[in-house]
Amino acid sequence: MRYDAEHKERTRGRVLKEAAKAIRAEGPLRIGVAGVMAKAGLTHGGFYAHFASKDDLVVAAMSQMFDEASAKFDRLTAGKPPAAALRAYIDFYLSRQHRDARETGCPLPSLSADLPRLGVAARQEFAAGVAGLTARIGGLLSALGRPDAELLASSSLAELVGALSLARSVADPKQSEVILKASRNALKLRLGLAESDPPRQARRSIRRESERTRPNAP
Amino acid sequence: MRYDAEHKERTRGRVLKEAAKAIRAEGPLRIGVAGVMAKAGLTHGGFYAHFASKDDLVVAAMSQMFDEASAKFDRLTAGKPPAAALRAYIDFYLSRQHRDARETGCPLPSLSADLPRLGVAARQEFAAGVAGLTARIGGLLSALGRPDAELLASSSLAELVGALSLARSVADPKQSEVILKASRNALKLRLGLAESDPPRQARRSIRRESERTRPNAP
DNA sequence: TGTACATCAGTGAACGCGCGTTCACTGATGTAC
DNA sequence: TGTACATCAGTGAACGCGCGTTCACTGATGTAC
Repeated sequence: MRYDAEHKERTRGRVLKEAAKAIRAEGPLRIGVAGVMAKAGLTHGGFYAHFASKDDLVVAAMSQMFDEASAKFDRLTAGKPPAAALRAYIDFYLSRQHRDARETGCPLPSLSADLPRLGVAARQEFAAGVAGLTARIGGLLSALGRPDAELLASSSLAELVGALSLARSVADPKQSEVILKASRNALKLRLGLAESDPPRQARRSIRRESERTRPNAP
Repeated sequence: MRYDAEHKERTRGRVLKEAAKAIRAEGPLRIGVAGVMAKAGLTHGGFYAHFASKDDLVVAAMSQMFDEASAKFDRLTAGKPPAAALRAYIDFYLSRQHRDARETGCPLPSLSADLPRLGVAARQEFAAGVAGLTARIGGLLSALGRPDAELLASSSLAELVGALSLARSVADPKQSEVILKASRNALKLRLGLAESDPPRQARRSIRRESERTRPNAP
């Protein structure tokens, strides 16, 4: 090897990371090989030393995105009692920040519309991602003692994904906020996490208290 | 006028209808002017007698789709008491048929991922469509006496859209069915429409009975 | 230690294709006389 | 009623651009002696 053993691997990783961002921001159809390579500091010709085709890149990048999404979930929920963990994830998922950060956000809303038209490999990768997130949410729900945890998790994930998609698509910022807030409230309510979004200035203390008094909190 | 007065208008309508189908099936990026015109029985050159650009077509086709979606809603719910109407819409929306009929289905799941990247005009059209459907669902919910009808409608629409998107994207048919069923059940439950999906052979009689005994039924 | 050689990640020009858009033209049909 | 003319929806060739992919080449670096 002319370069050290990990050199090519590191380059591939850089390309994948840029692709994962670009695909979420622009969609798998709108991104270009040349653009992604340029972002990784390379020229387009070298692309085929790392990937067999653009489709191959998309599939590999999806795996990358779901790894990031899982890591995000774990970071947000680690060390929290299940109710607080779920609340944290819902608040993150349906936040203005997440809505406006397509590049680094959850891959599900970004990809769901284009995926039915992509290949089987991409859809399997996606299916694994959906299953993974559902299981994570389901785990927290059964820790809360919900017997219907798995189905409720699927339903909750659907609402998260749908609400974020709609909030991102709508032209009017007010309408977008309403969509996010409606689903934040509805989800917390139906998962037994809170009565509703508390008023802004009271939020912090109420949350602290509800965590202290919640039965499953340690 | 060399052709009768409505001739051009009818042609435009035909193109729009084909565009509305193609866009939902393939996405606004994947469709081509030539393909749509061919489906309408024309050659691509004539396109610019009807539309200023491809983007213009997409916006106009979106309006067409939402008209179709509203008509569908009205057809499914007309003459039914609110609970039965909502149940009918949920069952339609989260059915295998709807999942597999992207061409003629609801535009929200098909377009949500691509829309943030389209122009303002398209997003305003979309926003109007979202508001329209939310209002229709909200109307039924407040007829059921829910004080939080509008917010609950937004939340429900989010779950419908998200569940259909995920069910369409996933590779495994079993997993897809589970996603649809989980949200059908969860939605009916939280909207107070039924306990859960009844077993197949009992469904018809149970539904009849629950309609008879439901307070808002005539 | 120093020099010649081999390797291969990355370069950049080129190809071919599809697609949005333009435009000169056609020919079916309504109108004027 | 019949004929010449005017209109304009629709045709189809052509253009230009972007993009995925190919390929001959480069040059930095590790290895052999």
